Amino acid sequence: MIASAEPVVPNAYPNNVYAANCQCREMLDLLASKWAALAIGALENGPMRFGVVRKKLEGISPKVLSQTLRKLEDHGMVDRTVFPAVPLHVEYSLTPLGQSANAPLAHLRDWVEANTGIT
Amino acid sequence: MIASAEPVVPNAYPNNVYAANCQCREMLDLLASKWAALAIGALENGPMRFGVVRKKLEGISPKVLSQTLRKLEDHGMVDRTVFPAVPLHVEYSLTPLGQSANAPLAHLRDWVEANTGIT
DNA sequence: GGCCCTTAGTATCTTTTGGATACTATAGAG
DNA sequence: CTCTATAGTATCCAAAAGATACTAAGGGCC
Repeated sequence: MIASAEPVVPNAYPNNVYAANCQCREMLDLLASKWAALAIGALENGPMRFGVVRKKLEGISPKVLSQTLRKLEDHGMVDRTVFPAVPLHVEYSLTPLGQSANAPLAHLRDWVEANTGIT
Repeated sequence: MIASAEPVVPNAYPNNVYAANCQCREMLDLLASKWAALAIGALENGPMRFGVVRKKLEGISPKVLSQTLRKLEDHGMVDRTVFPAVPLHVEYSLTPLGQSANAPLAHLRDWVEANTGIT
């Protein structure tokens, strides 16, 4: 039996959300936000146009929705597809990563719906 | 067979996170935030003092931690216990509701750690 | 007595984000 | 030439986050 200096499987997840300088803090900040959690949920059943997302996420302003979707796109959660027609047609959809992220977010949304106002 | 005018089980969860005027929006806003998700996670293994939580949540300022814990307390997620000693000793712990909320938040924290920087 | 130590915050100021609302580009229909 | 629709942007104000300094309370030390 030979002992290796380095572990064979060094560390499954080197990321630690509690560490200040961890890259994953940015990811947590992205997903742990009201509008991101709702926007990803809105797209869970397929592509949706900007205006339809806006109506589903009652109360969101166009500026904030635009910023939210762009940040999600920048982090690879959402795809943006432009159909050059008039009036302009733009569809947003979840990437595989976004669909994966939707799982824990769906749990959170469900928990909130199930546990609000049950005094 | 008699048809009832009202359904026997009207609606398991009348809450809808997408609705602007739903009470649960406030709950979502509370939990879907970086510091709340981390603060609840910090307490998942038992009571912890202010200073210890502050060290665990690397980079949080005392003002923001204080605000975060107070909001969680106001919403019944966290209990605050003062031990009148010198120097002052204050312990924070999860309520049963807070422990319940920790489940979906733990999924989210785990997802973030597992899916950041895996390119 | 005067000074330092610790804990758990608060006070203050600056920067960033969120939110409300008005406005723009595009082109086809009437 | 105006009206409509879509997908945003521009602008301005309010709210929240963040950095840092400061405070209260009492016991130990010299």
